[in-house]
Amino acid sequence: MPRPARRVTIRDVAEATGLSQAAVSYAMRGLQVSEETQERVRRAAAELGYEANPVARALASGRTGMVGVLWASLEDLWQQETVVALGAALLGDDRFAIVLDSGGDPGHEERLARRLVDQRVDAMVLAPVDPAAPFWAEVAEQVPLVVVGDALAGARTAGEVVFDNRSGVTLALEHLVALGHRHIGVLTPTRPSTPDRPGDVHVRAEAERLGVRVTITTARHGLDDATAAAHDVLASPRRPTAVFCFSDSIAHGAYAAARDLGLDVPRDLSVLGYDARPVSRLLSPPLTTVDWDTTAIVAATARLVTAAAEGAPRRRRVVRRPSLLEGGSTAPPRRG
Amino acid sequence: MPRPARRVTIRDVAEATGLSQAAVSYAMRGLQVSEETQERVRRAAAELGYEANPVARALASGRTGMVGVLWASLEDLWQQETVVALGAALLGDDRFAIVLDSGGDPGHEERLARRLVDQRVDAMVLAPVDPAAPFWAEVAEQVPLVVVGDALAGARTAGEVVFDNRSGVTLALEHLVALGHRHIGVLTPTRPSTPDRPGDVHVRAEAERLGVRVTITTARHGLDDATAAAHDVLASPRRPTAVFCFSDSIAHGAYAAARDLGLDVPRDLSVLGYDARPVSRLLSPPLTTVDWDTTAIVAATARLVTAAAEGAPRRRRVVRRPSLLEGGSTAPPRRG
DNA sequence: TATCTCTGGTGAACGGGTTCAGTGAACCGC
DNA sequence: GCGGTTCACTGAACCCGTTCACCAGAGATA
Repeated sequence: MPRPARRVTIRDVAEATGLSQAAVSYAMRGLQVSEETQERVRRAAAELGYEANPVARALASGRTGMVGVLWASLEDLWQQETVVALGAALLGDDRFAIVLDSGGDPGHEERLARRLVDQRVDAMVLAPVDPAAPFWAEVAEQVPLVVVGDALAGARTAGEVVFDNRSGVTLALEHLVALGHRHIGVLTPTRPSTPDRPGDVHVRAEAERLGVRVTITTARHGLDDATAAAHDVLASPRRPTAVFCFSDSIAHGAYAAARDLGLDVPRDLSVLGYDARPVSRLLSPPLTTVDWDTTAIVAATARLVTAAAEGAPRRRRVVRRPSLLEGGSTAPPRRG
Repeated sequence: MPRPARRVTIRDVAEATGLSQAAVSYAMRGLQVSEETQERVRRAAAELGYEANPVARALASGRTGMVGVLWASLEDLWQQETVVALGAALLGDDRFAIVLDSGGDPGHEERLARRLVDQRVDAMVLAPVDPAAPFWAEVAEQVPLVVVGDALAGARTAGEVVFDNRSGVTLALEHLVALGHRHIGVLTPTRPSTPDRPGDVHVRAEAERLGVRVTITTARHGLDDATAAAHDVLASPRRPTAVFCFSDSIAHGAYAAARDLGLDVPRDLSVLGYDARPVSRLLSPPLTTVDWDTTAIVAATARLVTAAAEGAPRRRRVVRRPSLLEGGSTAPPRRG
């Protein structure tokens, strides 16, 4: 197909202006040379249609202008929204994002992280499946890391946007306990095979503190998978009176399962979500969910990652707290 | 922060094996040199931890391995899903995607398209706001283009995945007309200021053919915006008895507006969506919507764009047809 | 034996910027 | 009038692969 004619290079501009390549390079970036030379160069560049080749620039300067974004699972509507917003914010800082997701698989997560390192991204943003994995330390030595969600266990990061999941879990469980629930199903993307992942830890600790029984089940965010997982929980002979879902996407699955089983929400089953999605307000009843200020989180993340990519020395940490957005999907359990 | 020690380069491997750089370069790609030399080089590379620098490779070879993905609006849930799936599919072909969205703004669309060209992507995939814009011809000369949705007007593309929007519109309008609707509101992201955009054309043509009145209103995909647009339509004194929304996301806004105004769906208002989203099945009533085989569309697109990026000569065209997924959000209009 | 064709490999020229060390001129103070 | 700065700019090395032109030696052919 295309493969067009030769492109205009910096040599062409140098020749056209009678300056050295170096002078043109500096002028294009507003460095070193005098104002009038800058102006002269810019005019010539515009006339010739010159635009620096980002590949050559990356090779010479060692900075690609790319940021890697590695999320746990883009099946989740909230994660989808954040990567989209983050990509837009980074573009505003003249950076392109490479967005990847590990589909909740820690092994894949490692492969992808290393691949981004190989790709020479200037920085990486992570909402990792497994913040405790040992390879993060190694990755962090090669590229500045900004973490969103739970902090990494053993790696020196360039920035952290911690949403306080402990607070989120507390908020959720206290709400359900206050309504009178004593057995709560928890549907979470965290795999129970590695019990030390943060989400689980918070849940177990809070459940113990509050003196309630929890049954933790793994669920993926996709609607069909989440529905199946919820079916498993609700089909149990000693069914919990409430389910706390670690994403609104999973909560959607709980709604679907409840409908399939003829259970009324919230009369027969309370459902609680996480990461309020707009569409969850349209369900009947609207979903009660744990809400974060997504806009602020994305903005803070973009700031940190831009700083990190530019090699900012100091490490920044931002903590966000959640609030409970009441819908109508939770109620006291039925006597029975 | 990081900035690690010098990386292993091809020179190091050449030195370690006693071969020339060229031989190593060939060997790493399985070209030219003998089997045993390839093996020797690979072993040395693995030992030293050598991995070719993609930036240098891109500069030398002229191919970056990047694909630009430029979508009309990632506020839309369907578009979100497709970019995520497309990114994953491209990764399987060893390519990274740079995903951008123009937010429905044709001017922005042009800027972003040119920026991707400057970035030296090997190919671009588009679901454009304005397929008739003249700059596409120019862009198509610089980089192979694959179009998803409606075909470009005046540009030579390397591939097309056409969903037959004409069929989709026909399906939708015929369904509503068969139920007895004679005045249909249409909520579409296409801006009415440029009446010649494909979506509009289909709608007007079909409406005329079927002898029904349509009122076309612009709506964005975001829930709040879509709700506001639907309010405008439904607040009108001569309110349509049905609304056809050009995305499920917009249809969600119609549900919200109907609820705000105390209108029952489908008794007082029929709502029809587009691009079936799983979550739409959870609404009450489940949304009736025009369904595409998204998986097949994404797979076909990935194939075409990979071929295009590799400079495949022949132009491929894939056409997809929609089907109607009945939910329960449409019914005959009330006598009145 | 002389010539030709492969095979497997080498050397060096790219690709297109950035950046560092250095240079000539103008300007400074005394 | 002279050493010391500063300013504006130059030359060349460098980033790290890819690829093209070329070559030595082995084996085939005449």
